Amino acid sequence: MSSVNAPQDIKREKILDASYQRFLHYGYSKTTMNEIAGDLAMSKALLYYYFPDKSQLYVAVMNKLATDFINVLTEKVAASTDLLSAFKAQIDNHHNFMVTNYNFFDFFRLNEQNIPAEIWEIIGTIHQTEIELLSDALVKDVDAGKVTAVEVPVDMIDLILDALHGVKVRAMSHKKTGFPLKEHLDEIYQKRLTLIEIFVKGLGC
Amino acid sequence: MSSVNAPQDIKREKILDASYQRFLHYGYSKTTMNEIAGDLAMSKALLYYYFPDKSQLYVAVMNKLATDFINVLTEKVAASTDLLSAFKAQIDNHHNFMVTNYNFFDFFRLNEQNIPAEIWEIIGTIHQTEIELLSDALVKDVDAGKVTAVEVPVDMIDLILDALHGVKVRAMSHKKTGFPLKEHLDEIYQKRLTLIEIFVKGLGC
DNA sequence: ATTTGATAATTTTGTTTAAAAAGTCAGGAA
DNA sequence: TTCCTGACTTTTTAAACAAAATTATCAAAT
Repeated sequence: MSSVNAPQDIKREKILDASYQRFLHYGYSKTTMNEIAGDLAMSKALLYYYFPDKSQLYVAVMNKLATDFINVLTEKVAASTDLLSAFKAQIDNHHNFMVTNYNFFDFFRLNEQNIPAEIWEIIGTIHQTEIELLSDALVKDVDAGKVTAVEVPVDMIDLILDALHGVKVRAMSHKKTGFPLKEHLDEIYQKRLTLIEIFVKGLGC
Repeated sequence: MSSVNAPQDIKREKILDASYQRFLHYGYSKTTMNEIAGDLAMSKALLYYYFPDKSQLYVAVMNKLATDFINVLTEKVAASTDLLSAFKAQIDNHHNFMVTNYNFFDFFRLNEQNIPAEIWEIIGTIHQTEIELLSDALVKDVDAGKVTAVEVPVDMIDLILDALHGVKVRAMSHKKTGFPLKEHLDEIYQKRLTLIEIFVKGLGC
């Protein structure tokens, strides 16, 4: 196998880093390929040597973020002793991720519809991972007799994540997209923590 | 006070009925004032005698729907014996309302942003009513010793409604607006019923 | 107080055009 | 052969304008 430290991979990483900074600061549509190339003191054409097009470059950056996200989440959930703390770790991790990378997701606000399939795959993978980690934690608690048996743990976790994800802020400024505003993230975070406690309690014996 | 059966009110009602049919069948943007007037065999100008503009006509129709909605909900919740059945009545009523009037809400899908303030007021009133009815049911269950005491019942209900409202369908067709697709309404309905059972159980002693 | 035909004002839709950005390619350098 | 670029072409975006559709108004009639 080729080393991950091969020169072309190094350069690829540099491109991803520079792109991430631009996307994070200015958003997808306000970032041009010329600017990214300029930041790296290379020609725009070279970007197209490494990536087929702009959207795939964005996808690659997102993939990197997702990998980090999943790694940190796995680590945190593994360190959890019970279902409740596993959920709290998930909520915490998600909140952290959103706050840190908020502007990066301009892409979603502006495009809204017709997001490339690759993006949905990444989101699907993240979601799948969350379900696996949390349903493991659920099964453990069931086995330990902490919560009542659940027919299909995976479905149960899916449902709860769905409910948690749906928590929004009842704001007067109902303008704009369904994407939460940055100033609401903390409130949503708190609400989710409150909710999950009730939820897990509801699962208890 | 003037009778609700005064001739001008009768005509007003006829206009509202005809408008509702048009809006329900074709949606807001595909309904013209000429068509509504045509249905009623009256001049378009007369519509403007009764309503200041098209959006206020839509609001008036919606107001009528909302009044019905609230009345039925109040009735159903009053007939409930405990918190769980009260919630089920709410979920049921909401689902019914959405299925029946689905196309009427094209307005929301198309306008998406900048919905007139009056609409938000109506939605706010509905939500307020739901909170009042359900928090009453909650307090009753607390008093009956069925569930543990809650600090601020109204906030608790608000939070739960928020979570229930957030339930969506994890579909491949992530296209289009955040407004649920008609073919997903039943699935959402079932999920909410499952969720609320866990929730109320979580509140229990 | 109600109603309308005629008309005014606004919004939507479509077209054109210029600029900006995305994307391509033949060929040079390592 | 892999990496890289300048110059080029194609596509997208934005502004300006006109035509058509629709909303909204109003003087006059009932």
